[in-house]
Amino acid sequence: MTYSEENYLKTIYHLTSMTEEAVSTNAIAEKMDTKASSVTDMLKKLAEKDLVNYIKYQGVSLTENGKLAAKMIVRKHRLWETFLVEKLEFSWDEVHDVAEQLEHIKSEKLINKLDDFLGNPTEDPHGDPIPDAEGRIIKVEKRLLSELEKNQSGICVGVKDTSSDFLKYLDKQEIALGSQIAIIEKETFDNSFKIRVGSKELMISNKIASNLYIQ
Amino acid sequence: MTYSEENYLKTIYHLTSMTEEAVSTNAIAEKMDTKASSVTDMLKKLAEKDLVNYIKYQGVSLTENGKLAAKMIVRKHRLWETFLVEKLEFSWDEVHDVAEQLEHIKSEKLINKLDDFLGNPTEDPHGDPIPDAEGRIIKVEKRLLSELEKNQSGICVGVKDTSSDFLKYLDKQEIALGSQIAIIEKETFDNSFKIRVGSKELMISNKIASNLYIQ
DNA sequence: AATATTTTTTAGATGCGTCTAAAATAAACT
DNA sequence: AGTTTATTTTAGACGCATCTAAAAAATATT
Repeated sequence: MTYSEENYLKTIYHLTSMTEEAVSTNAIAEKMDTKASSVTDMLKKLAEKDLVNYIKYQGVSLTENGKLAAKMIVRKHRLWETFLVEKLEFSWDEVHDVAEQLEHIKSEKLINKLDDFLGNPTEDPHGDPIPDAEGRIIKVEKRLLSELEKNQSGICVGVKDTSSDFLKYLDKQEIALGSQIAIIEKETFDNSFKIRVGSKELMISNKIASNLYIQ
Repeated sequence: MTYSEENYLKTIYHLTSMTEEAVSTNAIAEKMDTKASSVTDMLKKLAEKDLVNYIKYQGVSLTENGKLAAKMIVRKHRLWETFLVEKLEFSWDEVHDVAEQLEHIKSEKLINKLDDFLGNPTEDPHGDPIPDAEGRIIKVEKRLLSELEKNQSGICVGVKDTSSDFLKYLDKQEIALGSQIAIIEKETFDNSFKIRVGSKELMISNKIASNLYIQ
């Protein structure tokens, strides 16, 4: 499988993982910052290899083969991210670009040895689940902080948005995985929140609250 | 720099590192298992970027830019090999192919952090020197085992051939970096040797002796 | 339902790296 | 020196992944 095929597969996996529905050519093009025509070309190729179910004008979804292949790429990506943070002292906002490259290294032995070296982690530094060598994922039930009501609280277990900007913001506010977060006030006007993180209180917008997973 | 450009640069570096002379198109083609015409195309491209000195029909050598770039690739390759052996329990005959991929990962931070993580090693698992972040190489004076005379001895500090076959042979004979090796007898007929490794005696061909570095 | 708009696909072109076949140059040999 | 042989380069093609522009199909609008 080429580098490019892998990237398409991964994108389709992420776009379909929430909805379960077929995803549109345009959605893929937008996500990958490419043109719809390029996407169409690739979809034909992937369909040929039985990695996607593709019907002209009807969007695309992953076959079982495709799903497994995509999971293996996600597995690699998240294991490498874990390695970068845990062993090489990268911060969680710096790992994405490097992991994007590392995820394409082809060696089953490498990734399984890395998995062992890291102690077979089940989640990456952003709280996302790491598929095991068979593609199994341990699902943890988690909610968005924005779904909590006043006086409810929980522990931050993940982030939805993993952009560098967002992660840097969290670092600045000293919000990390494992942080205890309590809703002090919910502002009905703009749906912003007053929260307590550890011993500090702060205001966060609804957008922030909608990108933090709580357990 | 593309994946392919990096591979050419690395090959030219290795071919010129011994001789200091310009290297021929054919030599590169043979080493890379490709066609001379492909090499010519690439040499033009590399010359355009001031990475090689290339004169039609006269062979090619690295510019200072090219030499530094090549060293950085070699640095990455050897650091990754060290990582695989020291941290992920790969054996020294398994690391090459994976390191060939890993050496193309683009991130200065990654490679420098990896260097630190490994304790800034100066040599890889085959005894080859690892250039530092500025391209400096610590040269260790070493000789081929085949240059020793009867009753001389030394410590194995590296291998010239790093093929899987050769390394597996060494494992089988329990010859490793650090092994004490003494010449018991030199056979003038075929230039083979009777040697002692640790407490064991064995016969080795001249080809074997010509691929072991001793200090 | 007919038309306008949006989405998607096709057709054809480009850059990269590769190849084969043929031409040009260099080296080796009478 | 002239000829043969080997090496190297050029010319032209192909596969991959991408693009633009235009055509086709689906969706939305009136």
